[in-house]
Amino acid sequence: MSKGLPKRSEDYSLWYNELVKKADLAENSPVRGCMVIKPYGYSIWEKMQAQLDKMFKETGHSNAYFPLFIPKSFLSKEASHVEGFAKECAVVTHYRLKNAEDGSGIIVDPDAKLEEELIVRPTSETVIWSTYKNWIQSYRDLPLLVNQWANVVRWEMRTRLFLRTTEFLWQEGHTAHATAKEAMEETIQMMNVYAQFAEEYMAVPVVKGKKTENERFAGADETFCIEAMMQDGKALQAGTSHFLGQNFAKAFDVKFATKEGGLEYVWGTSWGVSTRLMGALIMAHSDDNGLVLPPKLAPIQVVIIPIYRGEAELELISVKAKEIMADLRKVGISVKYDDRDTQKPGWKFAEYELKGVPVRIGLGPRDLENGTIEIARRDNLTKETFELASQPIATKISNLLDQIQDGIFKKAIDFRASVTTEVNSWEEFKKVLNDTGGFVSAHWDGTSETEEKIKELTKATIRCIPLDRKEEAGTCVLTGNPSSGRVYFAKAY
RNA sequence: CGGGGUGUAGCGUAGCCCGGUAUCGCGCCACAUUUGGGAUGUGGAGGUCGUAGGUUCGAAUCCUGCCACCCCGACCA
Repeated sequence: MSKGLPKRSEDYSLWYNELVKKADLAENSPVRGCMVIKPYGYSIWEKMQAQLDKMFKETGHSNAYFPLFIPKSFLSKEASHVEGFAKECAVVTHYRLKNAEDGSGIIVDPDAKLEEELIVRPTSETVIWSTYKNWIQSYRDLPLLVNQWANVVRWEMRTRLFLRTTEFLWQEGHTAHATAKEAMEETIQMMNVYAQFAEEYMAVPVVKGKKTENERFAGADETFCIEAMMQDGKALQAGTSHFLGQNFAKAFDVKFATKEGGLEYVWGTSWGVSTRLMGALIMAHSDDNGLVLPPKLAPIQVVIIPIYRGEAELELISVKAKEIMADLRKVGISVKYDDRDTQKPGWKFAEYELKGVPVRIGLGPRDLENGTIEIARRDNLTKETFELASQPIATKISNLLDQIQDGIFKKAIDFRASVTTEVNSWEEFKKVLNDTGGFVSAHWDGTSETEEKIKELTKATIRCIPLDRKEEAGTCVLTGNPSSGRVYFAKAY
């Protein structure tokens, strides 16, 4: 049993916070709302980055880097964009400090005021589109497919490790196209890339859908998203992909000469996922013993723990352990051999459970004698004694890692199914939200007023209009007005 | 930013009402015995009691401001 980790059933958010800290993923920093991502947590993020980056490149995108600062005037060029972000911007007003005359310390030098304030980017559409103006003249320059890995700052009121921090890490793709059709295809393609990543790598099932007007990105014509379900029945927006129409092209005057000799505004998209995915990963799978990581993203996939008395025994075990380690590494499995003499085996078992290492191998004198090892799975906490002669260890472990990856994905799907409910009346709607939470699939009359009203009454928002929804005549769960299909409501992070 | 709560060693805490510089556990260091699910014993180190003022002979304790964190709202990836 893990020492001091609260139970999910008792206090879910406390459990989450403690888990993030105890598993060495991240901690609060001296800077308000900003976290320190610790090496173990960062190594998971790096694995996510590596895979996403690969997928972006496979779909034709290249990485670039744009400035951290955005001149204030840029931000105001797209009206709804500035409206959406104005309330959460960090602003640089000065460029120099000096010693206070009265010796009280360092102060901002009032003489070093910037002519134009700089905004610490909350997102980069504006700097990027001002740059694209110079990069795009002709249809030959299109499509322009760029991604950037960066940090951004949004001055949020309440922050939570990974889920909502003042500064966060993300990637933002910004593309420009000759036609609306092509831009829309790009928007949907990237949503699909995100969904594939979430399901195949994070083992987190997601609903692909379209945002309602209320929930749309500031400056977008359409926002597509992937929505995940957490173990406490709350939804988490895990990634968004925006069809920007010609909004930013118009705001920054980005036109291109068409093949036919005309001059047109380009069509844009932007899409992003952030360190929030870490939050999704943690909350989707972990249990009261700690983190449960999908093998495909686990920095350490297998840990080998020797059980021994005395130096001589350790040496014998180490020979075998290193053999196994070499076999596993040969097939690309990441293995750690923890032969530290400073902790006892039981301590290590608990530690690696807390950190979510998918497979643990125990190796002791008894095993040496019998030609066996003990294999323990993190996901379901079962153990088996494996005979080394029965099949190659690398085969055994790679199959097991695959099984675990599939297993936790299926478990997450089953869980989501168990908290996804179709409702047909307002009473039912309220009851389900209160009792089980989760996704509530219901008819909605399509108006923002109704959406706002429901949010006011229940705190649930429309997470998305699922792309795969079936056309079905019905009546709005609140107003009784006609509806042509169901949408997903949920309380959300 | 509104309402509520909490800040005492790396972590978790007692003491606060009723002022006299601090309790216990975990962790840490040393040594010994231990090692198949978070070992045990003995000894030891570690604190400007969140911070800045005020009251007082004397403040962790009383008063005021500020800061941070947690919970509930509003806002959001």
